[in-house]
Amino acid sequence: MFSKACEYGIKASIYIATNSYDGHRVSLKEIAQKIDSPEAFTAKILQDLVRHKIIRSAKGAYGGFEIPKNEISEVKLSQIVNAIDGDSIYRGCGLGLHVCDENHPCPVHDQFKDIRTQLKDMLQNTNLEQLALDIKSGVSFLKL
Amino acid sequence: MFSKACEYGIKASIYIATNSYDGHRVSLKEIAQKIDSPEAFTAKILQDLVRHKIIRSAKGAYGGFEIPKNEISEVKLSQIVNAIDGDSIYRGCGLGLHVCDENHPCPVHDQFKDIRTQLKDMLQNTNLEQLALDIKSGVSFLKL
DNA sequence: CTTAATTCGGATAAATTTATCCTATTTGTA
DNA sequence: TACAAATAGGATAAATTTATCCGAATTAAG
Ligand code: FES
Ligand code: FES
Repeated sequence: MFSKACEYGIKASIYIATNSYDGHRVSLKEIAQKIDSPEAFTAKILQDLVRHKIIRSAKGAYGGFEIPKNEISEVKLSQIVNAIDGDSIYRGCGLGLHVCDENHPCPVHDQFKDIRTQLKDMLQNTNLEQLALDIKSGVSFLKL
Repeated sequence: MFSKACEYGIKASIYIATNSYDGHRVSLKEIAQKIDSPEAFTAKILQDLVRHKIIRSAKGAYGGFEIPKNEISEVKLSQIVNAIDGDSIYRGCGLGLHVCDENHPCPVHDQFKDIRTQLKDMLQNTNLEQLALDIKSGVSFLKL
């Protein structure tokens, strides 16, 4: 469904959010360990999210990644997916036609449209706060 | 969403179905041209579908691919997807956890489950006959 | 000022997916 | 039987995604 990069990006963002709640920055090393992802690859993805202003980074000793407390509930999953995988999952044709268009639909267009819309709505309506709270309370997990 | 191979596989199957209705076998060359796919790569995918007994092939002059008329309405999209991409899209965790499990859910498990189920139902309830008829009547398209 | 802990960024490597090429085999027709 | 039209299948190449490595820049603390 999503690329590995996107999966890591989502999990990392959630982990950062759980810590930003308590005012803690977290390092790349810690993130990678907690979400069970390759460190250097995760670094690239985090850089990308920083460039997209979805998370913040601080260089140097005691540096790390964070999300301003008041922004946690504003970050939607859709922003993360969009930053990393682009919008093809929302807008692209399920069978790879160059455009997805009512006037030139592929054979599965009607069926697909609904699912894509559902997925889009879900990603747009899910924010990091909800997800982070479940992690904090032990209801959900980021690895294994 | 799906791999390129899977997209080609679905489109090829639909094209074969439209012709099998009229009792026409179609050659690899014709298929690739009609669905706008690389010929040799498409050959591999068709071989795979033949091995999975989703389509049939006939070697030699006047050979090609076909689907027995009475089976067209029995072939579900889910079979094709499953043969080519496997079942991870149904069963795998959206965030890549090793198992998707109610007792050890990832942060998006609940939201994802519904969409995955919808996708699964859609693929299981859509058969080649429906799709092929729309192509024949010019309602939907396999390329551009 | 020095040091250690960090992110940043470029280069490169490994793995996977996508795509091509070539030969063997099969089969209908002349 | 000879030939031409196909699929089958192995080997290889190209492209993309995933992953690693290393040096540069930044920053807090001692
Ligand atoms: S044209 Fe294929 S999903 Fe819309
Ligand atoms: S555990 Fe992630 S989708 Fe079920």
